Amino acid sequence: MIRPGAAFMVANGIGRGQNRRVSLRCALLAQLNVEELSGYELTRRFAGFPGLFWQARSQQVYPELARLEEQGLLTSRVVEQQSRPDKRLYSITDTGRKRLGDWILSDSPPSFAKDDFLMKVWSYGVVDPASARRQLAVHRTLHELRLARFEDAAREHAPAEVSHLDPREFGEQLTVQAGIHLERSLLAWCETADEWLRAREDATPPGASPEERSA
Amino acid sequence: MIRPGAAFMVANGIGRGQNRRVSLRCALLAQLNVEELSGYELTRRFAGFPGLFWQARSQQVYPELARLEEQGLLTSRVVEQQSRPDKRLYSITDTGRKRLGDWILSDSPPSFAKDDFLMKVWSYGVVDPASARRQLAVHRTLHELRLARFEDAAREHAPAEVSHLDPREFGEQLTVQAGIHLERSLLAWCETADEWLRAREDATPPGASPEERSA
DNA sequence: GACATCATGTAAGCGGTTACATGATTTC
DNA sequence: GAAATCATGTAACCGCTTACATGATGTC
Repeated sequence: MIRPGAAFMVANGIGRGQNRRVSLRCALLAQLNVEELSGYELTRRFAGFPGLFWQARSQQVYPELARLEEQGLLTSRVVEQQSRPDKRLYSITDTGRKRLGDWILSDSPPSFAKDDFLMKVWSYGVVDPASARRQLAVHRTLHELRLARFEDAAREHAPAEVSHLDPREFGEQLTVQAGIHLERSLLAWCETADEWLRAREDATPPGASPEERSA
Repeated sequence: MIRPGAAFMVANGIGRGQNRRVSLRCALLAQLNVEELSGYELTRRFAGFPGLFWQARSQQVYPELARLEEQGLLTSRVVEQQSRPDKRLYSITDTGRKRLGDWILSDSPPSFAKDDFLMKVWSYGVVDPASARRQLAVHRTLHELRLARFEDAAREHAPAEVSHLDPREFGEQLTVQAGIHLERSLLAWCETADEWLRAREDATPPGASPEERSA
């Protein structure tokens, strides 16, 4: 029996089918497609590289690498080191490369559906404007930091020569550009938001309660 | 014993402590702070309202509402309807309003850490540029649709009068503005990405393999 | 000796998705 | 009578986080 109902859920692109473990798996394959890496190094990149729009901690990375090897998408070898603990380097197999290629060109609706901070902003009408402005200022500096990191990563690449970048840097620079666009737009929004709050601050008597009730 | 190690994880703002069930809970409180609503209506809004930067399905909403009532942050009453099934309307309590106020002004580092599509773009150097451009075109139309919905929601609100908006609309319009800024920046990025790919297309022999290996 | 980096995990629990279930009413 | 909306859930599972564990090597 086919179940009816709730067509509005389907109509608006909700982040459905986003995962199914696919994305982490492919984020790992994508990086190992370029070079041989250890779980530790992959974790480090997830944590620190701007332009890598995914993240995972070591507790997730190591088991996933093992699973990918078991499935034949990766192979690994142990490298013995002096002055450091030994490590296991993973590299992609032909099967893995095939899987990666399929994934890259598969459908993927845009994300950005959930945002803690913007959910708070949604209630900025019912809190003290001055407090909101203070929170907004902190938020802006965090975005400024992010923008600076993206711009650092973009430096030394004249846009005229992008077609001659090697495969790895080409994609990386594209995502860095996305980061720059995003951060700049959010900083611009911070400006207008601050203006709106300032106007509201002026319109509200200074002694008003920090928690106004809804009209 | 204090555990050392991995300071780089802490240095770069990783989406830690983002949840702890707090955000869904407060997204519900925020909406019930404005008006009395049913679980069904809340679910509908999560699915369809631009400017509401959170989402949850009915399966998550109903149990969470029950939990919030149990904790005294909400109360509910059953409304009998003819021509429709009865429904339960929830409203916020003073305790709930207090909790909400605390949450709104609490810290929240920016999100946007994971993105399926941009993770694919990261590998755009190793796939056929023409295929990538096709995927990008689809992606762009989705963002155009989103932008249109945000702009619809923003219409009829002259920016000059924002300070006189009622509390609910003030916050909502702020988030709608954020959506507009975001979507426009992503559309602008799509333009440059398409240019980069076109340049790469011209630089690559047309008969090249759809899956180039990394140099 | 305290702390940091390098390197690799296990176990429990939470937030969220997928699949499934129920039933009344309205519209074509 | 088929399909859609309105209305409210339960059960299983997955992805991810939190907490914890281990141990070698290098640095102040």
